[in-house]
Amino acid sequence: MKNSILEAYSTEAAAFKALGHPTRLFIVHQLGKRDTCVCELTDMVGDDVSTISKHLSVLRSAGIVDSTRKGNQIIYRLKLRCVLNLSVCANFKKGKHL
Amino acid sequence: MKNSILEAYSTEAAAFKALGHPTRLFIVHQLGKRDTCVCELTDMVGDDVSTISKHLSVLRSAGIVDSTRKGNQIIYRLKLRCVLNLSVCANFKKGKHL
DNA sequence: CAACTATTTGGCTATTTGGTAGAATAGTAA
DNA sequence: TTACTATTCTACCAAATAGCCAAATAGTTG
Repeated sequence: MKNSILEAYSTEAAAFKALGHPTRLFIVHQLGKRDTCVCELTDMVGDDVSTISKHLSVLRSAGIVDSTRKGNQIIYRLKLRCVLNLSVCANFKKGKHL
Repeated sequence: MKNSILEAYSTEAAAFKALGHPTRLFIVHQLGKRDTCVCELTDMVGDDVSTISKHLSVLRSAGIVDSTRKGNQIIYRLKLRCVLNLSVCANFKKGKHL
């Protein structure tokens, strides 16, 4: 029984898990506006570059973002754009429980 | 800059984080069908009762479920029902990218 | 009361995560 | 080539997580 639960929900759970960090959620929303390089995301967040790079690799592993090289910098793109819709529901703390 | 990111996204991220585990995601979907006691959830999942109880407390802390006592058992309820809509998007691995 | 059931909590271990610093890699430009 | 910039990768550490067992708690029933 437990195995079938893992089969059915592990992929979906992995996507939620990847979104389950404030920095990564910010990155997703920023990429929702426009494709952005690592350096710019680093400036906006204020963490170490290596930390941002790790967060990006988590998002990439979950299939949420992908990237292309442009000159000497890597441009990240929101591949799974539907995750932007999820934020509507998650505003529940502001009194918008659906 | 980083502080404002945490302010804006930490609550939302916490909700995603709570959903970011296969067992908890299963529990959420089960509670979406009907209110369920811990014992029944434990039978369905197959983990130790204490493990299920801890998953439930994670979901409760995130504001996703709540509970009431009925006799000697605790009935859990899906409080934040809008999370059920999130699964539509998260089916992306089955080729339904929105 | 004692015995029983259901659930939570505390303790423990193993694993994962988030963060940093520094080395390694890839491209640009002199 | 060398120097430079941008990014990733490799330890490494502290903290958090997941799992189980056992003890504690809450209610029911005899």
